[in-house]
Amino acid sequence: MRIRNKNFNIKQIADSGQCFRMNQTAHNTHGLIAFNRYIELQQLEDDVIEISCSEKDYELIWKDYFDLEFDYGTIVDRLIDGPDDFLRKAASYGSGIRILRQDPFETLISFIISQNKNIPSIKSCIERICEAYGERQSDSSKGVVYYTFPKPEILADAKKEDLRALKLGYRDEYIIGAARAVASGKIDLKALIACDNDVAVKSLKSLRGVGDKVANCVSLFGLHHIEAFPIDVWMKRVLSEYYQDKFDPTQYNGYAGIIQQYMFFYIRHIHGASV
DNA sequence: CGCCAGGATACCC
DNA sequence: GGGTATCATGGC
Repeated sequence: MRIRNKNFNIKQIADSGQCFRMNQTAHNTHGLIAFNRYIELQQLEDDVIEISCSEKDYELIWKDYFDLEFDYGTIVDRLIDGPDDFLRKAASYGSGIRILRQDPFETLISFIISQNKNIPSIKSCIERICEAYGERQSDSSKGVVYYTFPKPEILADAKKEDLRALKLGYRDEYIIGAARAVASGKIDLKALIACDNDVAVKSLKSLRGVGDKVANCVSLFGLHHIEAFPIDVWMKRVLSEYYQDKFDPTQYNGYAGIIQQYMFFYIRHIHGASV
């Protein structure tokens, strides 16, 4: 079905580092695996996107997943007209980015894997985990075979050596521990959606292998706490080179995470980082 | 060979 | 509290 919406750029979202299973399949077209489904998205115009899904699935899943009822335009316009030189350029460059509402467990495991890795490497690790522990699906109409992201109970029973064989490195026991905490109910990710960001971050950091940065990514991309402000090596670069380490995220009260995504996307572009 | 990647942890002072 | 070595892996 065809969607018309502003500030909705598929390629920018796919390359924004918040999701790892959204990849270009053809000109102006990306495939996405999420919530046990596979869809393709084609950017027909700046504000027209063709999504290969039913109207029901759009209303039930994808409208929410892509945060399509939130007004990003006002934020972008305000930044472009604002006094912050770096953010003026960053918001202009990444004006089609939206903060996704991804599955919390998939986001947690994905960002545990992400530590000390580059994005292509994170993607291949996640695909290997899905092939080994997810469910095989085939979409005959699109001629695609894909694997769902494994459920917590499955990863909770994974063996350390088996994960190590998937080239996850020392993160193997972090993944098993986090999966067990979720499967047993020791940590309730859905409940954290309703909590404040700082409560969610603190709770996530109780897991081994989850520090400040990963917790903020999970809070932002998996729990949709848009005030979360993850600081990775790229963001450190921005904050020191352009703000002399004096940037105050609370000045963007409640939506610093969106500001962070414009910064992250733009600094990587400046340095010619690969997706 | 060395350095880096959407880092976290243990251990030092 | 702040600094640092170490962790496993791939790409350049």
